[in-house]
Amino acid sequence: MTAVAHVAPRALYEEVAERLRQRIYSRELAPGDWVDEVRIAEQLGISRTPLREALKVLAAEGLVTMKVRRGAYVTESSPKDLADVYHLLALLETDAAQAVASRATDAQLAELGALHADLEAAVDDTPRFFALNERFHLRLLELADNRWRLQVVQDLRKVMKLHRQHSLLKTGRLNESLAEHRALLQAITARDAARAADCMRRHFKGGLEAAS
Amino acid sequence: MTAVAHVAPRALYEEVAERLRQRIYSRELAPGDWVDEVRIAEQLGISRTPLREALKVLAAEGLVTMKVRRGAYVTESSPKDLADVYHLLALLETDAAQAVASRATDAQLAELGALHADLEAAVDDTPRFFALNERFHLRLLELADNRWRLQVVQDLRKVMKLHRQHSLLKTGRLNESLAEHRALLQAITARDAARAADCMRRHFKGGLEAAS
DNA sequence: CGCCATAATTATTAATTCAAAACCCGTTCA
DNA sequence: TGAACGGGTTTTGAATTAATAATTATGGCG
Repeated sequence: MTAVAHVAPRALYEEVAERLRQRIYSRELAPGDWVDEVRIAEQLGISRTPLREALKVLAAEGLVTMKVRRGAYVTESSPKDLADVYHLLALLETDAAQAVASRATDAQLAELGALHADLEAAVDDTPRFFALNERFHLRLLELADNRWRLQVVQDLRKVMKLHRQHSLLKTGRLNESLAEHRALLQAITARDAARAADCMRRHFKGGLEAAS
Repeated sequence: MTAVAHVAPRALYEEVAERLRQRIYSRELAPGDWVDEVRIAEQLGISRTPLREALKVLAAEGLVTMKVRRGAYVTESSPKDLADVYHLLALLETDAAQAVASRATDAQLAELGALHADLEAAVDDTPRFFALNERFHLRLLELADNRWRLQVVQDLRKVMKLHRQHSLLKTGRLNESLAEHRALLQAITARDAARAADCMRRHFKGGLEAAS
């Protein structure tokens, strides 16, 4: 049995969009760079058509900027842009924390608790910590049960990733971040929406390093 | 003199995207409808290539949903979706009002005042009122000076327009809405950020009719 | 008579081809 | 010497064509 792995029947243009995002995050395509359609297309072994569709998607996400008759350029974001996006993330995730604190079921609270426990355990494994941290935030968003907010946050995070390849966290602030998470989880578990919101706000307040 | 009007050299796919949005808002393409690429393409007198690119953009905006190997469908939004989007709009515009109240220049305040005066004058001309109302909100967003928030709000508004062709306002609530605007403007002019936020929140609170 | 399998049709997806526009560079003229 | 004009090259943009997958219809068999 050949097991054709039809698990992820994503459209090709979405696949390509993801590949492009990775290249952008890894700085293989740096901000300001022009995207050579023919070169990338043959590197990926595809034609320009799905590539151009993918570029339009990335443009809508804000990762690239289309110039008329000039093609696509990787978006350059100023420190202000970065701060603006960060402000929105704080706003939206704070709102999400509030929602979860108000409406989460016991099972969902337990799940968040488990995720946080993993996070505590990974304090010495920085890459793993970053991954788990993102996972916690993502899950919180999902539990907040507003797919539009989730979508917006994910798009904004993509833009953030443009300029700092890792997470929103500054290394070294890792322990403080963990403490803030602990407080946040406590507030949510206590179903104290106002306090949860406050914790999240504080969490974000500390998170952004002095505008690069 | 032929005056070639090179004023707006938008890309074709963007032009097409806008035409499609209009068709969707006007219910010519209703939620749930399948988008027949060949039919639309020949109606617009273009090939399917730019049309498909436009559809990808609309998909990223949430106006249509791409199904693999099934093409594009106009997004169907549940009452919950509508409420969720509205919630986000309230959150973001409240934040914007706060920002403007804190940071606007005198000239900008004057401009908002003028816009509001127009609104007061248009109380008997409902379509004009709607247009001016949208204009006021948009200008406020612009003055809040965060292009990412502006972008997000505009995208979310597009989704709202999917289900209620007009504005966010319910007819009949027009006078209350005007009063709320007046209070909001006062708070902003007084540079009272907290009160401005409060006004905006209240303004939105009244705005959403019982989930259709 | 109904159900399953297979074939044909239809529509999406992707590659190729064609056209047009912008840029680069060299040359010429003021 | 500098700027402007022009040809050639490069690259985007759009149309067409080819292939891929899914759905529906049809025919045969149980």
